[in-house]
Amino acid sequence: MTTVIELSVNQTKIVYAENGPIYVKAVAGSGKTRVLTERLRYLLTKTNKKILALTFTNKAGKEIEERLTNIPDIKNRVFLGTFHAFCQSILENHGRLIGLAQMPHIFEEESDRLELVEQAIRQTPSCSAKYKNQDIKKQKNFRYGVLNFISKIKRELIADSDVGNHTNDENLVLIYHNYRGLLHAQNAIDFDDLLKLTYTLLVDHPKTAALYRRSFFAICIDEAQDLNNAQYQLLRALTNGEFTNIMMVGDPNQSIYHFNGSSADYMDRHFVNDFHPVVIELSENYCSSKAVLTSAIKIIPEAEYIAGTVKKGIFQIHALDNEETEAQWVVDKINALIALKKHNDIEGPITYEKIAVLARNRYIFLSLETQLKDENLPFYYKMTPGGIQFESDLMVIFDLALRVRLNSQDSLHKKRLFTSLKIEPTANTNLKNISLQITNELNKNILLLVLKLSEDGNNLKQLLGDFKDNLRIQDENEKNMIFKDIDELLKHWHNYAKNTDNKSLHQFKNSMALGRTHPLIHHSGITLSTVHTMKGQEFDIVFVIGMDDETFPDYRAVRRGGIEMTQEKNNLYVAFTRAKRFLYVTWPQKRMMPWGNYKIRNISRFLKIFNESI
DNA sequence: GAAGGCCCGCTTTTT
DNA sequence: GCGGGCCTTC
Repeated sequence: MTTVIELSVNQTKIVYAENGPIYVKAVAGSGKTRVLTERLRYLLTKTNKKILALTFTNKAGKEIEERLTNIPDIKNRVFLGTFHAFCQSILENHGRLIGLAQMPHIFEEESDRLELVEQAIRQTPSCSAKYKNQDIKKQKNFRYGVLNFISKIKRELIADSDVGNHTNDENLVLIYHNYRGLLHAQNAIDFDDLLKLTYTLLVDHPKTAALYRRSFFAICIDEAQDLNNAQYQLLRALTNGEFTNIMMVGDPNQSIYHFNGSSADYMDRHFVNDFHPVVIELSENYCSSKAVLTSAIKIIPEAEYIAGTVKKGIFQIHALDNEETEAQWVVDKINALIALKKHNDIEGPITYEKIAVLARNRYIFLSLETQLKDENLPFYYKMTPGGIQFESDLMVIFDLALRVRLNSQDSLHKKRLFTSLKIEPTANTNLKNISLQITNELNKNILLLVLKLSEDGNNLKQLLGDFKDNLRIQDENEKNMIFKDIDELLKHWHNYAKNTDNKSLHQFKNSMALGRTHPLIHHSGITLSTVHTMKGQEFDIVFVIGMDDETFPDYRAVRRGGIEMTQEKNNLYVAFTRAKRFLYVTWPQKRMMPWGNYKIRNISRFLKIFNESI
């Protein structure tokens, strides 16, 4: 058990503050998660009502959940989850008010949405011909552009009838409506719809909003610098000027989701202007060693804080020849640290679990992953939330079949299912008929399994267990992949089932889509993660790799400049402040580019200030 | 208007 | 490293 540290004066002020709007401006490492959980704990002693605690990542939610486990009946007393999860719950319970006969299915995969965009483009006569004649790259760029436009329109909560007033491009408007139609026809929604539909529901049905308002004693929002327009307006619709017991906790310097429409302004400006909160600053960092703190302050000098720890710590920057040697250096360093077993700066033994390796984006980890595997070091890749990425073809078929089974209108995944099964697509056919056409024994069996599943999923575990027992495949590799996939799925099911009273496979799929079922917290080994998914989490030992310029900051941000570069800098600041004690930064002097040759790299422009000191 | 030369851009990040 | 787009030149 970790030792309980006394709350500071400011922390105490926040935890026991009177009801009413509070804005906690908290620097990294100031113990804001602890303050938030203690605040929740205190509030629960004052009321029998529920508390709404909103986070932006499931990970952050889990972190809070873990700290509150000793409160009886906590599950029923606090709604703890992401904005999207909260919306899912509202739509499940009241969606019929806005014409949702049943809860739509969430299309979470970007590739799925891009395919719908493609279909929408082809349905738009005024641009389909031009689109078809373009080369593949241009088509792809166009699809991304359209998807961005659609997402932005929805985030801005623009009514369908009003889309035309937000672009001069008539084609975009047509595609927007076709995309919307395609989702609707498949009884599906995307992430943005979750927020937008819930917003509409709360605005058009004030009684429902009032119902929710009355059921909550307080609302707490963590990482509030990540709020976007849709989320903030949703909050306003919910509170409606009547509910003021809101606490926001955030740090403008950690705003890194601009690409998703987020801005610290919703917390810093709008919340302040609309709710007139008491503002309390937490500027003492209790968490990071001096070495880590001084380096973080060099990244963002405005992020003034007071060092709260006496630990000296380590901060180093290393240039390596290329990404292979960089990965090798990291592996060697990890081995050395583990061999060291103990260090005065670190509480308890040095274990793999205390180590995290961070980078700007996912592909940076390729070399490291290979080498960790070769050296047999345990590691855990913090997956981008969402459903499982099945490795085996068979379980991909399972997933598609399940989607089709649960949503007969889902023509997108039905088409994919036909492709995966290598059979001719036929209209108006159901899963049962498809299964009759299959000759491949294995595929047939998995389809029959999906057909046998009960709506509530209660036989999922049994059926998949039996399936594993009876699986006869020569290819050991294939077999292992299938086993791994099934076990992974069952883990997700377990996480879903333990928190749900009225289970359904449909709800399970949607919860998976929102990343709510991830086995996030209890994992073993070294954590590999992008900075974005590491928000709010800290490790004793942190490596930040791939710190060459135009990788971090990303070359597109360099080109576009402005807010995007600020976000890159914030992102690095977040990366640095994930370290409690040791921080090792590495960069390759040359890097293999996607087209297969090396390109000479420079050190990240953000690190040039460290030239002399290291 | 055809040929040749030069430049640009390639894989984000999450719910 | 390579294809596409855009420019220059005859």
